[in-house]
This record gives sequence, structure tokens and C-alpha cells, in this order.
Amino acid sequence: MSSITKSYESRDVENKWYAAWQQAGCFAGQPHPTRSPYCIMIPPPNVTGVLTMGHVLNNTIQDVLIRRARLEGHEALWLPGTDHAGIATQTVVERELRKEKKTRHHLGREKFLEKVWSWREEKGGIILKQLQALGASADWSRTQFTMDPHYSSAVLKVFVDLFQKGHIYRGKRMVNWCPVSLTALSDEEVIMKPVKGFMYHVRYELVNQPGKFIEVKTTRPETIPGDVAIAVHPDDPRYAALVGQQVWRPLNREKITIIADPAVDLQFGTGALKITPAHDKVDFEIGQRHQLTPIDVLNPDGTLNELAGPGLAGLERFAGRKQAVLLLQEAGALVQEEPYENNVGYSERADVPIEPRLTWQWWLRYPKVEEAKTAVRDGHIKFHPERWSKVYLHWLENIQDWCISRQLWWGHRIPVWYAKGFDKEKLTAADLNDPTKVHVSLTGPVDPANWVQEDDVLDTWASSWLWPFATLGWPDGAAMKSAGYDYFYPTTTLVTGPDIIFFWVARMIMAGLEFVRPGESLERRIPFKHVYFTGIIRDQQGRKMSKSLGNSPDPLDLIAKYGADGLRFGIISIAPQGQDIRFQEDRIELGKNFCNKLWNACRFRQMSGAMADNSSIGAVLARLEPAKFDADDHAILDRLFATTHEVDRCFIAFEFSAAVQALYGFFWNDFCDWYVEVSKTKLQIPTTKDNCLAIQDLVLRQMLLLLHPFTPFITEELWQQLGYGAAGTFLMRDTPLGNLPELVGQTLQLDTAAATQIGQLKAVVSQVRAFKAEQGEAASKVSEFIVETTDTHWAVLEVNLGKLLRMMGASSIVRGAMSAAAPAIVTNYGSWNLLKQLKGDPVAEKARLIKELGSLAKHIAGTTARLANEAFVSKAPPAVLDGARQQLAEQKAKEAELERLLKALG
RNA sequence: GGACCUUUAGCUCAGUUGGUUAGAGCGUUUCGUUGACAUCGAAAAGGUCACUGGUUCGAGUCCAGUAAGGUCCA
Repeated sequence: MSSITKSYESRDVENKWYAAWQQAGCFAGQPHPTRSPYCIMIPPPNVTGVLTMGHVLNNTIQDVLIRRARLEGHEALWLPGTDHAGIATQTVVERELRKEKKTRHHLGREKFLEKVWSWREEKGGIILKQLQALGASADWSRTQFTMDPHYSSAVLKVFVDLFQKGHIYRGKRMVNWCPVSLTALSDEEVIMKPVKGFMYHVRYELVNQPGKFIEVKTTRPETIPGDVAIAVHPDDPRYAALVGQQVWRPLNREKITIIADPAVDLQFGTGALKITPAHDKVDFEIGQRHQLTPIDVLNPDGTLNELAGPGLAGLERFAGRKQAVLLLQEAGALVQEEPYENNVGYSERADVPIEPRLTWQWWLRYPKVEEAKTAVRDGHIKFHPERWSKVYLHWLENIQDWCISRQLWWGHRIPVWYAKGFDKEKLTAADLNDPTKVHVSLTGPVDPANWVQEDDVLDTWASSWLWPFATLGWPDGAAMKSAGYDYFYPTTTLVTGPDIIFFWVARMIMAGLEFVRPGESLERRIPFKHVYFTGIIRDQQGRKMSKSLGNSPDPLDLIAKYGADGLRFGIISIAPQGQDIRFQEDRIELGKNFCNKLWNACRFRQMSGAMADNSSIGAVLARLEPAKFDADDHAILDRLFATTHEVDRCFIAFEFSAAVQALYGFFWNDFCDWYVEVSKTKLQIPTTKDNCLAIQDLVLRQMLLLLHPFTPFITEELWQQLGYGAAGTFLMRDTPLGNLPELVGQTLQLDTAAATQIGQLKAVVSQVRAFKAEQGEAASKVSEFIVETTDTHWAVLEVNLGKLLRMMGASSIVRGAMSAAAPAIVTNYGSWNLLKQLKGDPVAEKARLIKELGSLAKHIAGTTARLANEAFVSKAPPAVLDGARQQLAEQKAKEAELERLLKALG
């Protein structure tokens, strides 16, 4: 066995074990005859993506869960992959083309797609490699991509199926149009942002009453040429006489009519609204009610077209706005412009304002909406934290049809063909179901020469919503069998951010309910049983981390600096359930320091004595010698059990940061700061040495097991170094967690009172150390103490004398009478005299004791008052009452002792 | 406008069904290297638990309201 180095160097250890695990196939998940499954499907990162802190958090949690599941004896499958990210990927490749001064249209659809595929082969999916640096134990042999042939066929089958069931239709409706990407977006891909601009007050002159005007307010004067009416509320007395009259549209001058519609807000602006049905959703609806023909004044790229009139045509939309203002001024129609802030929808990807635009698109009426609500409302799917279920349910209550078509080339091309010569601009609902006009199938028409395929592709989310079952081979029977579909579906846990509840979580639930195991129970069709929502990682100012702000550290740099384990431990420790996280690098450093502490504790063990049989839990337990247990041995095992239980509880409750805190506190405070220190005395004594080493081996072993999900590399390394595993086995794969308290219980009866006693001794030690520091006596110097105490207390002190000398930095602790000349303190284990070289200063000493008496008196008064309260005594539970009484007794005893010492000083 | 979250030490945050004197890490101050660890140890200072009411013998914790900040939906 090699000896452990002085400090932990993460890099070599990480590379070594990751390679070894992979080579041994440790990450593979396959149906198993006796084990129960535990399955996580990765939320597929965008194929263009690189690792961010958000991914680090999210994937660390997934890896923690999956590694813990392995230790618990489940057959664990973590299935990785990426999605094809239609807009993002196409944009990346188009950007490369632009360097050659080309667009995709120069290449044509087929050649362009070849280009995208080769980009994907070369540069796509970097993020999956980066996840490996983090230690992700996903089954890479199962890596999936939403554009894989098999996955694509699942996507198209779903389209055809939903079409046949009548859930899918084509319609010319208002969509969110991205003038940069030149495609429709779903509502979920639009980000509302407050934007500072102007509110323009514009007056429209009445045709029949020249000199009289009706005034409206607008933030978008460039759309005035698209106005087809002015609307007022039917009950608005200000305008009742004007309804039905005509006014002059001030740009691209035309007569338009004043109409009455209840959708107009009486309170807003002047109460009169310009109606521009081609460029506003509300206007569109009003326009429909009044059979008004929309005038679309914009081109797809956001420039104004000839319908905007000669003064504006050809201008970019924001230049057009400025120009429109000028034209209005010239025409005398601009009454006023005031600064104004309103919410504008931005394209999530291109980050430019979207245009509400009338276009032909494919729409989906969601299936299984009611059942999707039931699944979460009735707890078949549990959200952690639970509160997100409200957001989920609210969205489902107000669900809108999903615009699933995108005007892109990269994606799943919609399996619809139009008969040649058929004008799809005139498509009706009846045409959609007329097989002579529209063909919908997986295979396409038998006479392709007579048909033209739909140009549009599907929204990326319309493929990733099938992720939980398409990754398991669905719908291909043979593929499903080899992937273990029957075994792993429904998956166990989904780990994701609350920002994609609508995009993805809700849609996956509906897809699972619709397509998996038709006719079977809801429990068998849901895609997962638990959804854990992570927080969002923010910078120290609380801003979201983003590329454009440059406020996100590169996780790979952090791994280089602190180790993957340090990063994992750190990020988990600052990520409480359900709260956003303010990133602080020193928390990651804490993770690194903890790893070093763990490393050195194991190093100390190795240096303390020859290694004995550690090869199994049974072997370690067999080395315990219960007859030689002292209070510390009992206490440390008691604390180990408590920590084990706490970690168990945390996993059930999805409280990972609490688990890490419990492990940190136990290991650092209980084990290193106390048990290891007192061991230094016990290891000098031949009769106690072996048992002490066995206890250390047991504690370290269990620590490595409990820590492994959080810090996989260092724990595997130490596991092997300390000989806990048989040759060729791994901590991560071959070690059952086991029930430690139960196993230990078969060997010995744990004295739980010992933990209390050790707690008291720790308090005495701490008190004495503070006392020394206050007296200016250095911690390491050898101090001499005289203790005046009861026989019972002295007996305990005497038994623990060797340890106490070491812990207090004392050369002698003897029982005897107090000296008035030396400074003293009162503890739960008697009064302690510190004999100093210098004689004590009675004046200072008096002052110190009086001060302490003063603060004690406050506590005594408080406790006395509580006990004097009739209501408290009669209503409080006995345990609380006893506690208070005991506390008072102790406080009074201490007071008496302090007074005695004070009196002795004269 | 609706829903949700947050407010505890200088900073970032824990605090599980109400129960002694509210905790951690970092930061600050003092002291300390005789072999586990200076990526360390010992100790100290630092809090009216946002505010106002209420319930209770007892409230950081439960209830109502107020304020500030944030997120999502319209």
C-alpha cells in the first residue's frame, strides 16, 4: 500500500478514476432481475452549449442522486444526450457561413443541412465531455441526440398520430415573429422586458368635421399605415356620437371608421384605440369581430413594406418609427410625445423585439391536459419544492394552443405534403383532411413527384417533450426491449430549472400520458415520479449569470483550481432547496479545503499504525473491542449514527445542502477536532490502540460511503488506499451502503449517555481554553490547574485526564483546594484555578468575577420568572419544565461558587 | 392586476412538527507550526431574527397586515 501524500492533488486522481470507472463499465444501467431501477434522464443540453455554473449545479445533483442510488443497491441509469436546438444551431452555422459572405440560401436546404451535421460532428456536444470532467457517471454508451434517426422517427410518428387524432391543425394566426431568425416562436420563447421609449399622442381628423379630431396614444407610430379603424368602448359617453363616423388615417392617408368594441379599456390613454390587426394580438381579435381586413406593413425581416406608404417603405422598423414621427409632425397630427416605459416581447434567442405577425403555422391542441393536472395535483408526480406545482397547474389552467412549426431548416421537417398546384395560402379546415390535397404520413406519398413537402420544421421542444421514452427506444419494439423500456419507465427523478416548467416539464408529462402504455394506469404512464427544481445561480450582485455580462466563471477553471470534488461539494453546500444561489468562490474553496481535510485525516490514520483488515464492513466491525470502549468511542459512533440518519433523511427530502452540512460538521468538528485529537493519547497506550484504530477505520469507511455521491473521486481514491475494497472492485459500484446502526448493534450496545458526557467535557475544555486565552496564556504552553470539585466529577476528569491535558494544553491538572491568589473559573465540572508564573491581580480578578456574576444574575432572573409563572408551570410539558428547573439549579450553583471565590479574594 | 419567493452576524446563508443563552462558512481581531492537515489549530468580537399586531405559558418558527427586494404569469 502506498502512503498518502501530504496534500490532496485532485487532477491525477480524477483522471485515473474516471478512466478506470469507464473502462470497467461502472456507469452502465441495464435491467436487473432483483434490483429495483433508479433512472434519471438528463435534461438534454443544447448541442451548441458549453458548461455553465447552472449545468454544474444541475448535473452535480443528478450525479449525486444516481451515485447514491447505486450505493443503495438500485440498478441506476443516468441517460445522457443533447437536443438539436433548432434556432441556436442554425444560427451558429449561418454565422460561419456569413464569414464566407454566404447565406443558407446560397447552399440550398440539402447542402446546408450537411454543413450543420458536420458542424455537429466537429464541435457539437462539447458539453458532454465537460460533464465528464465534473465526474458525471452517466451511461455514455446510451448517449442520445434528438436528431438521431430513431429519435426522429419517434418525433414524426407523434406528429402523424396527433394529426390523425385531430390535435394538430394549420392556421393563419397571430404569432410571435422573430425578424432576425425569420421564424415563429412559441409564447414561451418570448421574454418580456421593460423598455424605455415614448408614448405618442396622435390625432386623427374627422372626415365630416374638418378641424375636429379624435386622439389616440401609441408607442408604435410606424404601424399607423396599418390602421384599419379607431375603436372606442361602446359605453364611453365621450365618443358615443362619433361611432360610425370616419377619420383620416394620418400616415398613408386613408379614410377609416370609428367602431365600438367592449375590449377597449376606458381608463387607458384617451379611451380611443387605433386598430392595427396585422401587428397586435388584441387588435387582430377586434378586427376579426368587425370583419376588417388587416394591412400588414412589415416584411418578415422587420423592414417596412410598400403598404406603409412611400415615406416609410423600405425603412428598418426602428428607423421607420423615427421617420413616422417626423411625418406626423409635418402633417400636424402629432400632439405630444412623452417618455414612457412599457413591456416589449423579446426573442429569447436573438434578443431583439419580436413582431406579432399574421402567418400560416401548425398548431397543437395539447393532449391529456386534465390528466396532467391530476398527475401533479394528486401527488403521482411530486415537485420539490412543492410550491412549483402551483405554477404548473396555473399554466395548464390557462393553456393555449402550441405553435409547433418553425421557419427553419435544421430540425424535424414536418411530414406533410401538399398536392402540386394546390395553393396552401387558401388552405381550409376541410382541405386538411382531404387526402387529394394534403398528405400526412411517416413515409410520404407513394407518388412524390406530384407532391411538395411542407418547408417548416418542428419546434425543438416538440421533439424533446418525448425525451423520457423516446430515449428508451420508443416506438420501436425491439429497441425498447434492448433499452429496458419496460424496466426503467417511468423514470425516478427529473432535475431541472423552474424556468422550463412550461417548455418541457409540463409537455413531457402530457406526452408520457398520451403515448406511453395506452390504457394503463396513470402511474404507469407518467414520465417521472419526482421533479427536483434547482435554483438559479446568480453573481454576487444577484444578477443572473450570463455570457453577455461575462459574470460567470468557467467551471473548468474552477475544477482546475479546486478539483471537481471541491467544486461539487462547494456548489451543493450553497444550494439550499428551492432558493436561488448567490455564487461565491470562497464556498468552492471550502469544498477544496474539506477534501484536503478528509485526505489528511486518512493520512493520519495511515501514519498512526499498521493497517488491519478493512476489506469488508464485517472485518472492520470484528476488530472493535467493545470492552475497551471509552466515552469517546461511544460518543463518536453515536454521532456517526446520527449523521447517517440525517443524510438518509436529507436524500428522502431532497435536501442536499443539509446533507453536506451534516457531513461537514460531523467530520470536521466531531471527528477531526475531537476524536482524532483524543486518539493521539489513546494511540500511545498499547491496550487501547487497536480498538481506537478500528473505530477510526469504521468512521472513515462510513464517511467515504456517505460522501461518495458528493465527492466521488477523492472517496474512491481513499477507499482504495485504506484497503476498504477487494481487488478489482470499486466503491462507486460494488459497495452496498448497508444499515450501519443495525450492524453495529449486533456487536455492541452503544452507550448514548456517553455522548452527553463528552459534550460536557468539550464545553469544559472550551471554557478552559478561553480562560487561558483571556489570561494571556498561550494555548500550546503548558499550564497547571488545580480543580476543586465533587467526587463524581473528579472521577470523570480523572478517567479522561490524559486527553484533557492534551486538549487544554496543560502539564498538570490536580485536585485540591483553590488558591485565592490565582485566577479561577467555574465550570460544570468544578472550579478551576490557573496557576500562573505571575501572581494573579486580585483587583482585576474581582472585576472579572463580578462581571460574570452580573450576566449570570440576568439568566437566573429570567429562569426564575419563567418558573414563577403559574401558567408556564401548569401548561408546559414536563420535559421542558424539568429542563428549566435543572437549568436554574445549575445557574444557582455556579452563582454560589462564584460568590465563594469572590469572598476568598477578600 | 394575479401568483409565488425573500428579508436572521460585516458578507453569503442554515435554523425539519413552536421549548434553555439563535448557528455555519467567509471576513475581522488575538494567539499558536513538537510530524494528519497553515488548504491548519485555539479563542474573541459581532444579531431588537424587516416592521406592526395577533394566537400561545412560551414565537426567528404559526396567523393577519405593512414595507423593501426578486421571480413568474397576464
